[in-house]
Amino acid sequence: MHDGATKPRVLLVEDDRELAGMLAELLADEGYESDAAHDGQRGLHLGLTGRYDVMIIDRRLPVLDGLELLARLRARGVTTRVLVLSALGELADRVGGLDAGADDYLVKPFEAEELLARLRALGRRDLEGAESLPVGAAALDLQRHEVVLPRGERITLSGREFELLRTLAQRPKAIHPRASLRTHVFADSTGESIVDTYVYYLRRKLGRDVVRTVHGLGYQIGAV
Amino acid sequence: MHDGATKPRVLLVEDDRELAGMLAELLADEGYESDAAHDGQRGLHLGLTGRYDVMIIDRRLPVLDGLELLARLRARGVTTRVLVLSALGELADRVGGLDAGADDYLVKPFEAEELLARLRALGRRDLEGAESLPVGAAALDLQRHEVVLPRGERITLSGREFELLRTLAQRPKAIHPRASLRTHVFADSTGESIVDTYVYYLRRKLGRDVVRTVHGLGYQIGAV
DNA sequence: ACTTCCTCTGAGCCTTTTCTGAGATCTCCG
DNA sequence: CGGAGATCTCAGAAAAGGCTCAGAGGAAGT
Repeated sequence: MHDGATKPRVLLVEDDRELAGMLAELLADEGYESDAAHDGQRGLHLGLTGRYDVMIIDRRLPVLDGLELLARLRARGVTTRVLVLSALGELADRVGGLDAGADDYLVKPFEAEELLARLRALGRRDLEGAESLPVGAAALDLQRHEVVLPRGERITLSGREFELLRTLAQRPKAIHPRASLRTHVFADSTGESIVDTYVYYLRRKLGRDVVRTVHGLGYQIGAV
Repeated sequence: MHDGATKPRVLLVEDDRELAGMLAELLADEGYESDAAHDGQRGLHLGLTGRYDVMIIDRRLPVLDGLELLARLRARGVTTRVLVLSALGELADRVGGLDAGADDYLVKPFEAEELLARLRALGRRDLEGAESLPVGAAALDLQRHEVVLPRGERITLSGREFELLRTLAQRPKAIHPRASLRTHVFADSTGESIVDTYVYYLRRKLGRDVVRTVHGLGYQIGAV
């Protein structure tokens, strides 16, 4: 997700406009770039199509409840870290929220500082300014858009090739469905086979084994 | 890390022996395997040499303070998720703990259920949702549609093969009638013998013993 | 304007999966 | 033991999914 060059991106789903506005301001001050949704439906759409480093989701939302939204995102393969905000602070609520797939659960009213600290904790792995990602035996240089082979040889990738490989490398061993790669790396209007073509380009440059096809499911790197 | 076939491993660093004992018991009941350390020095040693899926570290520790322990682990490249436990619950303490590298911060006294839920949330991040169902001595990886044999070998299943095995694995030891499998896994219009064929495919890939035939009734896995 | 590289499309070919059906084999029970 | 019905095995056709690549159009540099 976050590559160190751009601001970390946050999706904020909160129906209380006043609170949402305050949070957006707070996030902006801290150097985040945020998109806001005021109901679950809109949150789902943004969550599925946008690229975010972390999401803040209010539990009580119009149209589509926060936990339901979370469940749908998870069901569609979205693994972005999610912090759930809620006025419901009972033990069962907290446990239920976490088990629904939230990575953290913060009860309202909360202190801005704690929210920010928890966001930092959630984003840390991605934000940690990693300069390169492992890709099998090779490494992907995030600054130079190059793959460094074990022997030291460098292969330059084009923009799309790089975005695709980075997306795959961000979650090695995970299976990335074509549809998800297509919306994350390419424009929505592109043809169905664009991902295939770029996988083909990567394989031609880097060798057939870098990207594994999982028939009917998607692509994967770093498999055992 | 944790591969789904074995128990997740937890390092518990807590000087209060009574609490440590209770937690160890709680963790064992939940299916974790835990090592315990009662001071920071010992925790550092275990943390550096052992392989853990998650660590629980008390903030106030003899010999080496919890946050100092955490800092040293991080400095040595240990990226394991850490949950910090602390009696210090002030905002500044929580923020300080999280910013010291903790992935979560839970204030004492806490409820066992919440600790467990937060542990699950932490574990989930690295598991990348590597949920699996037991299939005899092997496991069915629900994300990758693969069967993981005890020795670690992975066998990929086609879509129908996977659906059939998952249906069987969802209720091990139950006898699944052909008709029910046929309607659950295949289209209604398929021929009568489609289930037999796919059972045959599974046996060919995984060995004759994975699926047992109960003559006249149906199929069954996980029998004694 | 020319060159070069990048992006995207789409068509044809190849591979895997799904399903059918038919013969071989097994199991149960009279 | 023998036969009816159940189950197993497997080859091959059809469909779905994936791969390869040539070429058109566009962007960026010279």
